Amino acid sequence: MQTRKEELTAALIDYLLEHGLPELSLRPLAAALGTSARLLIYHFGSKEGLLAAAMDAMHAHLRSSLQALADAKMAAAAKPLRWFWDWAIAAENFAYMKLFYELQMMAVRQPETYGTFLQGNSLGWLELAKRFMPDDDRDTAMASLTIAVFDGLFLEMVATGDCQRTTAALDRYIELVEQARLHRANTTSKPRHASTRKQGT
Amino acid sequence: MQTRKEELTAALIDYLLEHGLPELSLRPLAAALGTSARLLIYHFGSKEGLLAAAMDAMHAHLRSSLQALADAKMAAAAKPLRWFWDWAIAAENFAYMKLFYELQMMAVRQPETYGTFLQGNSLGWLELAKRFMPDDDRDTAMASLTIAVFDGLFLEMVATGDCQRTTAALDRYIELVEQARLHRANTTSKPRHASTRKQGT
DNA sequence: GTTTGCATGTAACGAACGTTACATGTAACG
DNA sequence: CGTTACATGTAACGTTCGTTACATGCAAAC
Repeated sequence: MQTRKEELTAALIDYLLEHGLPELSLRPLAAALGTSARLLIYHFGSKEGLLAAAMDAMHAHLRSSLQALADAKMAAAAKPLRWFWDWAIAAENFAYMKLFYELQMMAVRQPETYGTFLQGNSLGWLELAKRFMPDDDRDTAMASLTIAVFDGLFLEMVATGDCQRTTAALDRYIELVEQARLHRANTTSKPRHASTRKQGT
Repeated sequence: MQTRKEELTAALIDYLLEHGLPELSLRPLAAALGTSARLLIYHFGSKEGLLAAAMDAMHAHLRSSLQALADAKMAAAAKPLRWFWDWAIAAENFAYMKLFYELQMMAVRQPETYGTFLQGNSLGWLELAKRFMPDDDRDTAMASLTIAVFDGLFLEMVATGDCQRTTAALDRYIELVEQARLHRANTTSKPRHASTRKQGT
């Protein structure tokens, strides 16, 4: 059992959550963790191995935390987007999500460096979103829009820290979607049409 | 007249648009521009001065290009968000916008390095958005949401390059907002701010 | 013709980078 | 006790970083 490596990984995650990926350097990191660059290479093999361990731990944390949320809330029947938002901006998840988005950004310009750490494709959200959407909104355009709303607001939250304004904007979006569904139910009995729809249900 | 410095700045911009900010290094840059690191420092004073010149040029380009768009489209009467989107994903602006968003990202983690180059606050879009929104939608939540939709879809466009899907999602958002306004007009006789409405979303 | 000032080339500086070689400690196991 | 395997410290490797010192070219100004 490599308790030392696991200890280091945990501390490494904390360091990354605070300092971010692009400015990561072995010696300052080692100093902060109370060890040496030598030991980091010893335990993780290389800087890339170190990043891989950190990204794995980040993904594991996000996956399990999100799964716990899904299990807890799946039974209920309203506003999954709002739960997801509340979960994402909660203190224990926010830094992880921030780091995750940072990874996505880095992967755009330096895919050979950071693309490795993107598990699955960035569209993993798409299927997740569709799974939680009401049937009559479960088309690609609506799912893409919903994800974009989440992404845009989350990044605005990251940039400004204005939780109140971003959350209010999200609620406005939810309100818009619900109004549209009600309006649709009142005026027509058929499910909606779409502009350029690849996949609807 | 420093034609040499201006030439270098133009070439520098092209290089930055392609390679991005975080991996910028003087020697590879100089090699690509057919000059030397020595000359870059000579002309721009320092790497920071070089970045400042580039960011100034980028801001100037975005500002003038956006102003041209506004002048051309202000007279018409529909869907400024859609114009803005088409403008942003147009070939001659896309890389600039991408670089601009990249700068915003970098500034979050390293404000002392990149925050300098953020002219004005990141909420500059907010006022711009409100200016173009119909009067009865001109509240902060709606403006924040609209910007988030734009940001989220643009970054999705950057990450995936899927112009069709992201544009369809934007159209869906516009449709949602218009439906909501129609619904509001039908159910209540008075809009929130009874005012002349000249533009759509 | 000499001086002045901008532009450029060569070479190096000191620092930081990821990584490695090598020796040493320590504790379990035979 | 001796071996073995993991853990750690010291020191350096070679490279790249931004930056600088110094010399030189070259055109205009005096």
